[in-house]
Amino acid sequence: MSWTDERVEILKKMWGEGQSASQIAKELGGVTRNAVIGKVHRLGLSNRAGGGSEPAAPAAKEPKAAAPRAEAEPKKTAKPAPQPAAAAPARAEPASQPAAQPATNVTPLRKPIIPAGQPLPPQPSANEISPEALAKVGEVEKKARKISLMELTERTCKWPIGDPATEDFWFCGLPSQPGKPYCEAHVGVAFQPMSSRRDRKR
DNA sequence: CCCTGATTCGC
DNA sequence: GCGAATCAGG
Repeated sequence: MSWTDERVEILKKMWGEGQSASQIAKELGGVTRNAVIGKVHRLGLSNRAGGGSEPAAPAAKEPKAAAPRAEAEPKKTAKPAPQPAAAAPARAEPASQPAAQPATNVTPLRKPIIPAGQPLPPQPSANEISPEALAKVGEVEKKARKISLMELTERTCKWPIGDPATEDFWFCGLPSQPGKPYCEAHVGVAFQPMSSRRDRKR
């Protein structure tokens, strides 16, 4: 892969948004985060300097490892947020239905959360979760790392626990299953086989 | 351990 | 110019 205009543009955009190099790399594909960082530096936007005015560096008389860069730069770990990949099936009791897809609404809605015209078709009946799975989840939540949104990565379980509208909200944070957004226990309740219901009626 | 960006240096 | 290896942190 080469740095085409398009790719560079994406790079700039994402970097500008505060995305991490690794994320950008994944987005672009075909490159590693090192490549991204290297490019970022070559483009001269290593540091997200707002103003362009870049005072010339003072002539350092250090023949060796001088400090051409502003080192005393207080690293700004500016990270807006990973990706709202997970939202919050609001819940308080150790027993509820997370639905197969945690929507993307961390919106601190008021009270009357009326799923007005929210299209929720792909959601047969997220109910009927095996008691075992639920019990498992109950235990897991005690062991949860209770990580914050900021700490979510692609390898941490993104299962939301608690009420997003209060302080009692965190994410499971246990190691997630490869390719899955949740840890084993939560994958268990999140992805139902779609036939846990012995539909005798009808 | 996971992750972050920064720098170096052979290609 | 490129990016893997390495470094230096959190």
